[in-house]
Amino acid sequence: MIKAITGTKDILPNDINNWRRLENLIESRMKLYNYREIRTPVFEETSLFSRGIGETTDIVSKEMYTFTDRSGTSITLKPEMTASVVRAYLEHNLGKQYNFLKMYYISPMFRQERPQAGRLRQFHQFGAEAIGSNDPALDAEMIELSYSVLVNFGLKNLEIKINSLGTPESREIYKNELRSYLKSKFSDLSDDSKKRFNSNILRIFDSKDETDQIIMNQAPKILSYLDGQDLSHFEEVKKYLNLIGLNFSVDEKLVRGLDYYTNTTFEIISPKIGSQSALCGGGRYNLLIEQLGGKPTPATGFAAGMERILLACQNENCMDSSGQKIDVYIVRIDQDKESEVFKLASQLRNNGITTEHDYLSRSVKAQMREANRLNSNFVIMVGGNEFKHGNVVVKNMEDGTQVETKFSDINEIKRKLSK
RNA sequence: GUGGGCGUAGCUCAGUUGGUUAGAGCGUCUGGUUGUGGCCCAGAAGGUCAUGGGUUCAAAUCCCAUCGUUCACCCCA
Repeated sequence: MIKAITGTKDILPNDINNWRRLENLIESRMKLYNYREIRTPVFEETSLFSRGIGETTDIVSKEMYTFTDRSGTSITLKPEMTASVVRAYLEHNLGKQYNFLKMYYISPMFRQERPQAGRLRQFHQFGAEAIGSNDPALDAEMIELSYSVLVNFGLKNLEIKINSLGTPESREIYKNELRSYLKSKFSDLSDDSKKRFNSNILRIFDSKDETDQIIMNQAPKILSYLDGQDLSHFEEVKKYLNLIGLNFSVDEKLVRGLDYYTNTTFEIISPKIGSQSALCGGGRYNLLIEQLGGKPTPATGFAAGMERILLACQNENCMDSSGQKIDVYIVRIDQDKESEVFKLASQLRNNGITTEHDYLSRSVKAQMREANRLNSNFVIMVGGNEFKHGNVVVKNMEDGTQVETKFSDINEIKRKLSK
C-alpha cells in the first residue's frame, strides 16, 4: 500500500474543524490590523532562498527540497515565506505603488529535516510582513498581532521573548568580542558548539549542553554592543509593549537562525509541545530587500507554525471537539420513494438547508441512527400512509415531536423546520 | 546526519516465565414491532500479530536484518 511521504500528514475530515477555526481567526485578526493577504507559488528559483536566507544557514545548506526541472532550472519548494514575499514585492514594484505595505499569508512550507514532535517536512505557517517602515511601533505591533492570534485561539501558556541583534556592523564587533572570549574556553565547549564557533558563533547561546550554558552565561552580551540608534529603537519597542500591557522578557541569548534579521527579534514559546517550543518567531530585516536587488527598505515580520499551535491547543485542551451538525435528514420509509427523497433534498438544499439522506438502501431504523449520528435537527419521513395523502412527517429530533405537512409545499415544510 | 523507544482488529490498547482455535473497550453492521434515533440488551463482521530470515518440538513473545513510526540531539515555525 502506498503511504504518505515521511514527515507529511493528511488533515482528515475529523481534524478540519480546528484548522478552519485557526484559519478563520488568522483572517479576522489580520483584517483588524489591516494586513492584506498575499499568495505566492509553492516553488521558486533556488537562488532566491540561498541569497535571501543565507548560504550557510542549515535551511539552505541541508534542508531544502531542491530539484532541476526539464529546462534545467534549479527549483526549490519554499522553506519559508519572507523571501518569496519580498520577491513578489520587488517583481511587481509594490514599493512604487505603496510606500508602506502590510501583507499576510497562510501557506505550506517544506524542509527536509528528521520529523519529531512539532516538526514536519511539509508544515503550515501563517505570518505577516510589513515593508517600508522602521517605526519601532511596527515591531511591537507584530508581536502583539501574533500573540493575539495565539491567545484568541485559546492558548494560555505563552511566553514572549525579545532581543535586538543591531546592525551587521555592530554585530561584527560583538562577534569578535565573543570569539576572543570563547577562544580561551574553546576546549571546554561541546563538539556541536566547536563547530558553531566557526559556522554561526551566536548559535552557541542556544546550546542545551550544560557546560556551554555556564560558559555562555559569562559571555559578553549583544545589547552592550548596540549603537545608540539601535539601542533607542529597542527601548522604543519595549516602551510600546509596556504601553499595551504585553508581558515579555528580554533574552539576550535569543539569536535567530536566518541571516536577514537586524535589530528586533522575538519568539513566542509554549512549554506544552515538547522540545520544538517556538510557536512563532520573527523580527526586523532591514537589509533583505536591498540584498535581493531592491532599494534600501526597512521591513519587519514574523512566521508561526500552525501544527505547533494545534499541538499546543491539544495539550492545553482548547480544541473544539464538536462534531457534525446538519439541519435535516430525510428518511425514506418505502424503498420506491427514492425520486421523491432526491427531489426534496434538492429543494431543501436550494433553500439553504443542510440536508442529507441515505445512499445505502438501509432500513428505517438504520436511517434514524444515521440521522442521530449526524446530529440532525429534524428528520423528514417520506412514505407510508401519510404520503398516500400527499403528506410527509417532520420530526423534531430534540424533543421527539412530529407533525404532518404537505409534501408539495416547500414553504410550509420550511416553516415547520423553523420551529 | 546521530542516538533511544515502539510496530497486535478502523481507533486505543491487553496478551503472564515462548505452549492449543490471538483478546477487550470504542467504532461499524444486524436484530430486539409492521414505519422511528439517543440509553439498554443480544449477535455478527473485522487480524499474513510491520516484512524477511534465524533459534526451538513449539514464536505475537527470543535473536538478526529491513521498512515504518515516534521522541531527542541538531536546527527551526
